Amino acid sequence: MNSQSEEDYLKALYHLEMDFDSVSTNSIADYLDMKPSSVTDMLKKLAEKKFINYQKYKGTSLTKKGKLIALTIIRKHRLWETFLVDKLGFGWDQVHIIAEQLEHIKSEELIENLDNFLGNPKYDPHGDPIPNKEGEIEKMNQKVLVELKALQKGIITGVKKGTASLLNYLDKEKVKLGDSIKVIEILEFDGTYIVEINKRKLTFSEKICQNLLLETND
Amino acid sequence: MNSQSEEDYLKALYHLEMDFDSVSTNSIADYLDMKPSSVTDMLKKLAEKKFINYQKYKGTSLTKKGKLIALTIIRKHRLWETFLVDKLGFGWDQVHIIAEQLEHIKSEELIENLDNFLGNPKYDPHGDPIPNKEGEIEKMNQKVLVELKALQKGIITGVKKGTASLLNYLDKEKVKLGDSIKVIEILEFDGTYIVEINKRKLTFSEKICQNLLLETND
DNA sequence: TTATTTTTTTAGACTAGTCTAAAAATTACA
DNA sequence: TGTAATTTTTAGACTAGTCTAAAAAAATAA
Repeated sequence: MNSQSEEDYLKALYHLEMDFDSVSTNSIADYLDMKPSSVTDMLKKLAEKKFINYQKYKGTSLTKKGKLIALTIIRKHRLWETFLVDKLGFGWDQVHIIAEQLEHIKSEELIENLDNFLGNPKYDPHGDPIPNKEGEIEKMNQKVLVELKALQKGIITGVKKGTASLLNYLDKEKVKLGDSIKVIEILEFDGTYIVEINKRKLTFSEKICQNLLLETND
Repeated sequence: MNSQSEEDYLKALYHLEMDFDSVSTNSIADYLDMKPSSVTDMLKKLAEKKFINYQKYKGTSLTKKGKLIALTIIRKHRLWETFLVDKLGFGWDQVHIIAEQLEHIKSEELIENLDNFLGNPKYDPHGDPIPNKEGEIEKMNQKVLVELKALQKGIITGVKKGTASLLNYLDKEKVKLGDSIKVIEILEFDGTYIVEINKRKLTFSEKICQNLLLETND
């Protein structure tokens, strides 16, 4: 059984590997708000357990084993977030801190039952994909709306970081994460998009299109 | 903020105070499966924080402050158990271990939302009363069925420890915790009880009557 | 290429929570 | 009541996870 702290490190490693290719001791320390010396200690421990590939002074990366653990934590995190929003009525921006605690609860059965109770959701309230119990996560073919041409389709999965207000706007327009979107027309003049969501035509400014994240199937 | 360990001790103290009047170091150690020396250490710490009244070599007891914390942990424990059984379909006998973890999640809002989501239940799946958010718990006027005389009434709240099979039997007979029960007749010959539950007459052996817990209103 | 800066690791210390072994206090009983 | 048994506490050690300060390695730049 892994400690909460170990799980936090593995999860951090996973997220950092997404964004940057090699993961440095300092970047982990920044991410987790710890001192680099503490990180070094933990890296040794995780390497011992074969969760990471680690060589002094070189960066580090998750092994298959480590990645699987990271993904099961992320699965738990995202399922709990979904529960908090869908069932308990929390706002999508309030759930992260609570899910950080819930993700460490140890019970496979709990998570499988929760998954079923929620209707086996594919995306969490922020639009991030939920790994399945084998630790497989949809390789997001993530695009921004502005990359689509007329008549192309996608599924709305989220908004870029730091554009919380866009999510609020979508809420008001009754646009939900997971909704399909189809580009009807792009105005050449100012880049405005006319799109169809739930059989309703909507008009999105270029700025919105630059921040609205989609999943496509190409 | 109190540590998980502190919370476990306070909860143990609460339960032990229910059953026995004075709580000894050894009894806590037994209950928590720890060594008495570890308990002494923690008692000092809890006394420091004014959660317990503690004097070397004398027993210990919860202060008002300590009792309130114990009751909020118990509230969380019982609400989570209710969630696990009612919503996730766990059996009543599977949920304790999981709730032991969930009860330490720190978020008042989470618990209030959960309480509402569950419909503000008064009893958990084992029939134990759930404290309210002020830490008030129903003073159970707990009786065993065998204490009732003909025509007296009560509410079924649980079974005695170690009689899990009785709960299974009740399940099969479609008798649920929270159901009202009325004694129709007691056979002098062998102490068999004829009772009415949900407008159905049932016959309970003396052994059943000795293990079925009720709440009455006298 | 050498010197300087930055990054990473090591060494040693601290805290919380546990343990074992021994000492001290209390309780039981002959 | 005095001795033996039991209970409780103390003293000291250990682990996990963190920290600070200093040393070592790697990267950068003059």
